[in-house]
Amino acid sequence: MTLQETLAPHIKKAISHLYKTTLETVEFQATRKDFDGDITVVVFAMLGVVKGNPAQISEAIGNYLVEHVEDVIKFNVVKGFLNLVISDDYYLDFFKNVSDFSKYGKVGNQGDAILVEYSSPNTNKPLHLGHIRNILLGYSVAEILKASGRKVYKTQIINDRGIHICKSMLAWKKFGNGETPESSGLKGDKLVGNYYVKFNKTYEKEISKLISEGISEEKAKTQAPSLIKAKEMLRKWESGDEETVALWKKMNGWVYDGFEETYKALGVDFDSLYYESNTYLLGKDSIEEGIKKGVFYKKDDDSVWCDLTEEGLDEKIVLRSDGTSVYMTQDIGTAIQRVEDHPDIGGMIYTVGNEQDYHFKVLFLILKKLGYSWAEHLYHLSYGMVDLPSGKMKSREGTVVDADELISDMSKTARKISEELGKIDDFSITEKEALYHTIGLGALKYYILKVDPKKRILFNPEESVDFHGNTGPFIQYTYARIQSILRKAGNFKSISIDGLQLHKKEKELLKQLQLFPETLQLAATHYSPALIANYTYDLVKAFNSFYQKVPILGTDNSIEKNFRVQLSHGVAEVIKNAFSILGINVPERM
RNA sequence: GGUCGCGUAGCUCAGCUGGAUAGAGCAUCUGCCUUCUAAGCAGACGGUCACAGGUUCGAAUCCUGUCGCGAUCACCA
Repeated sequence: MTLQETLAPHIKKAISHLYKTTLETVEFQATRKDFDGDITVVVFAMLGVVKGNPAQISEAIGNYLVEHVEDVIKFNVVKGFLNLVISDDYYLDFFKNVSDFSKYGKVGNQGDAILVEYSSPNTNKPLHLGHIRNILLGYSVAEILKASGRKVYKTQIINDRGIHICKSMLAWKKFGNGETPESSGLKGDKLVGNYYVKFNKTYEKEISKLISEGISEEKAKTQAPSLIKAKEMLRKWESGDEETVALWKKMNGWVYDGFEETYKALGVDFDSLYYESNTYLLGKDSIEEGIKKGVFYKKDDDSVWCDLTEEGLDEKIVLRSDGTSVYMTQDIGTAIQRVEDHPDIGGMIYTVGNEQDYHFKVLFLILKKLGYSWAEHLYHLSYGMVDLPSGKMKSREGTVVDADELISDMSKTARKISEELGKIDDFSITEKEALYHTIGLGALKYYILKVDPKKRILFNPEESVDFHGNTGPFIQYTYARIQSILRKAGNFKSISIDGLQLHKKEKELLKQLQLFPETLQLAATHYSPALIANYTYDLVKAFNSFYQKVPILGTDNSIEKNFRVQLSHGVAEVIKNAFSILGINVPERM
């Protein structure tokens, strides 16, 4: 139970006792540093119910609380703010009652299961920085939901089909000479991506040649021979041509192996996979059904539409005049399929960039109109683009930041800084490599997750990743330092801490520690890893300040020493816990 | 043009349901390592919360409008 929950009934009682009226809610806030107190009651907010001078009302409530509530030992009033000073025993009791900080704040299973989709790459090129934001966000939100008691299925839909794949295939056939990941030593996704680039080079040459022959740019783009060949290949694939399908399988296989390596390096995983090649024909039945229900209507040319003008949106096409699917059709079908595959889910989260905000608004609306109960619990986890100092990332201009390269660059930076500090010279080479990876990845993940998803990120590969201040490595470092304290402290055991006098810094730290469960719940309702990240940083700040001011080991009083060691241990456990929710590992030493 | 999102210190970002003198980090400057890891701590400097109105005891936060940046408005995915 939080302090607020403990105090609220007493304050309500005070109001009914003193003013014979009922107060619905009590508003609290943390007491500002400059004032004496631990928690503040905003009496201004009560003025609607309780008439009178806010300072006098505060005074009256304060007196009542000191008299009736054991944990409130004194108070002071500033205008309509009632600052309460809480007893040390309250905080000591809180600390005593948490038996295991490694589980602190986590909630057991409750509520419907939920499906979280993230990553969802195309199979014609490697993953880049944009995917990294997507993957980290999706994974972390899934972990937040798990920690808050939901069963979670992590999934992705792999866009393994379409003209873009055929482009890579075509270029490989033409220029490849049978090159494979083994023969070239390239990662599969990189290899396939190279051929995609080769295709585009050829294609562009053809376009400029056609233009020089006097053909308009628009026409040239559709008439270029290699594009015609790619389209031809797509038709062959759709009709199940053996040779084409075999090549498609082979090249996609290379790509999956490559992706798997990147996912592994990032430390993320999936519970199930969907392939567009299996789902792209889904959804047509739903269109038929929707027409019967009157959700959709047919135009004269046989195309099918959904009228959303009443909802303030446009008319949206859901089936082409030739009867083939559009993006929306597939997404309707896939959503329904997923619920059939996972009967216990009550909702779904789609991690997709904000350029698709409109699409998902429409999709969710249509699913509601079709009458699915779960359609009420769909959420588009939308995020902004990742920009570079040089501008937008464009694959054509080669300005994308490759995921694998970025991860390895982060490790290199970690290595450089660690070597300068020389604190881990006794590590073996493998231990060092593992540590550099942990730190580098921690820096990257934290940097991306601490920012509000809605905002665009300006990512400067050279300077943006810092190992000081509000960063992943700094928090990891604090964890490692606590482990060092614990090693020095040796065995410590739980002993009675009743009546201990708390140092101001200890109290602040305990307050911060106590906030973790509510932060986790808040993060779960807002789908916000940033809340967890910033909370963890505040905790670390509170610890460092405590650590600097209060001797942890340097005291003769064994009760105090034990308490401080235990407190440090609790902080470390919560850091570890919070970071595992963000998908970040913490090292024992660094 | 319509719709949606963003605009907070020189830079990168916090700021939950409206609350006290708007907070961190980086950068710049001052102190602090023979005692638990200085990737640290304590402090200084730095703000018209894009702008203008409105709502009220009280607005960075809610509403309206303006400006700037971005996305989107395909029988593409």
